[in-house]
This record gives sequence, C-alpha cells and structure tokens, in this order.
Amino acid sequence: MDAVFKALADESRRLLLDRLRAANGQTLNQLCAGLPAMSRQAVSKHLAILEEANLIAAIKRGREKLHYLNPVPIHEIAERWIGKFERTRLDALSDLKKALESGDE
Amino acid sequence: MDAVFKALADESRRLLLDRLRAANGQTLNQLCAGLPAMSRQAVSKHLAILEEANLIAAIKRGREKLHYLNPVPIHEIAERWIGKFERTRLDALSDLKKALESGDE
DNA sequence: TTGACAGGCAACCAAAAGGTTGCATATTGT
DNA sequence: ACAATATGCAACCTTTTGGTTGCCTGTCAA
Repeated sequence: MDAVFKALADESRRLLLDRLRAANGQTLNQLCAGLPAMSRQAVSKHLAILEEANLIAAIKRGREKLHYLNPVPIHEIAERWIGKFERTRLDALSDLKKALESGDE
Repeated sequence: MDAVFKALADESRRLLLDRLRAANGQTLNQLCAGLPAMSRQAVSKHLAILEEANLIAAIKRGREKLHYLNPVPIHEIAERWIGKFERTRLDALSDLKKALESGDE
C-alpha cells in the first residue's frame, strides 16, 4: 500500500491517472501529449511507477502499449485507510475545540 | 491538496496520524515514544510537514505542544479525488477486460 | 527491405526528502 | 535561582526522486 501512496504523491502522476480516467487505454505517446512540459522518457518513468503500484495495467499491442486505469488500489485506500479517519472526524474536531477552549483560561 | 498527498506518502507520517487517531492531543515526546527508531528531531520534522498540510493542528501549552488530528483534508481527498475514481471503477475494469480479450485474437 | 514510428534501457544530474548532531530557548518544579 | 524538561533552529549528510540525453530494439507500412 505504501507504493500506492508514494505513486499518488506526485502531481504529474495524478494527472496521468486523471487523463486515463477520461480516456482509458491510451498509449505512451498519447499520454505524453497531455504533459507537454515533459519528455517521453519522464512520462514513461511515471507510468512505470503507477504500474508498479498497480494503479494502471498495461498491455502491449503490436508496437504500442496501451495503459488502463486500475481503480482497485484507490478503492482499497479509501476503504482501509481513509475510512478510519472519516469515522473519527467529529471526535477529533471536538477534541481540538475542547483543547483550544481550555487553553484560554 | 498536493501537500496532503505528499504528507501521506511517508509511512512514518501515516503512523503518526494513526497514533493521533488512537490518542488525540499528544505531545512531541509522547509521539516519539511510538517511533523508537527515530530521533525526536526527525519526528518533529514529520509533524511540521503534517501541520503544513493541515492534517494536524498543534497548540502550545506551556512548554509542551499538543498535537491534534485534523481529518478534514483527508475527507476532502476522499470526496474530491478518490470519489471520482470510485465512480469509474467498473468502467475501467471492463475496459481492461475488453482490451485483454481482443488482444487474444 | 528500408525507413519511420513506438517504446525500452542506461548513464548521468540536480534538487528534494529524510535523517542526524549540536546548540539555543523557554517553561516548570524544587 | 537553578536544574531538568520540552521543544525549536540550523548546518550538514546521504539517499531518493524527477528529469534529461543518447542510443538500442522491435514493429509497421510503403
């Protein structure tokens, strides 16, 4: 799961996921078009990291490689990790409020 | 929002959030006890990053500093970003399946 | 078959991240 | 007042990260 968090930490990679969400199954060159300020090799590296984190799956098709979004790890993060913090949301805020108040004595 | 993702990318920082979720309002030294393999200064830096990302709020109380969890940014990530990918979950998987199948011709 | 196109690999580089050590500052209890 | 406690600050170091360039390999189409 650490790999997923690390992969999501980079803006360019989140952008790539966004673009795949908008149009799934794109090739490396197609994805490069969306990040003009970056070389093909840089994008390729980002895709490798996303693939490593299992956030995308790529299949080779002739000379090109199609990239598909895999939303499952994101779902798992939402379930296993963010869910915990959602549940404690009101508690945490009320704790903080209480602490701030008692600090004013 | 980038700061939140970056802050969440580190295992130690996620652990700190976990520990604050278990017991809110801890001091720096208390939190250090949970990460024995790290110096106080390292923990302090992590807390600063979490604070910068607005994931925790700290209030000084005499000579000690109490750290409180702020789950709001995590909630926002879940809402604004993960939600998008949840919605596209089945689509993405079926796209992938279709692509894999047509690759088998 | 040969040139153009899609992508992979490796070396290299600069900047950022994570961590440490040493010292300074502020607060508290005796 | 003073020693102990709680934290802050700054310099420094090492590893990781994000990026580049140059070249190589595989595939398609004329």
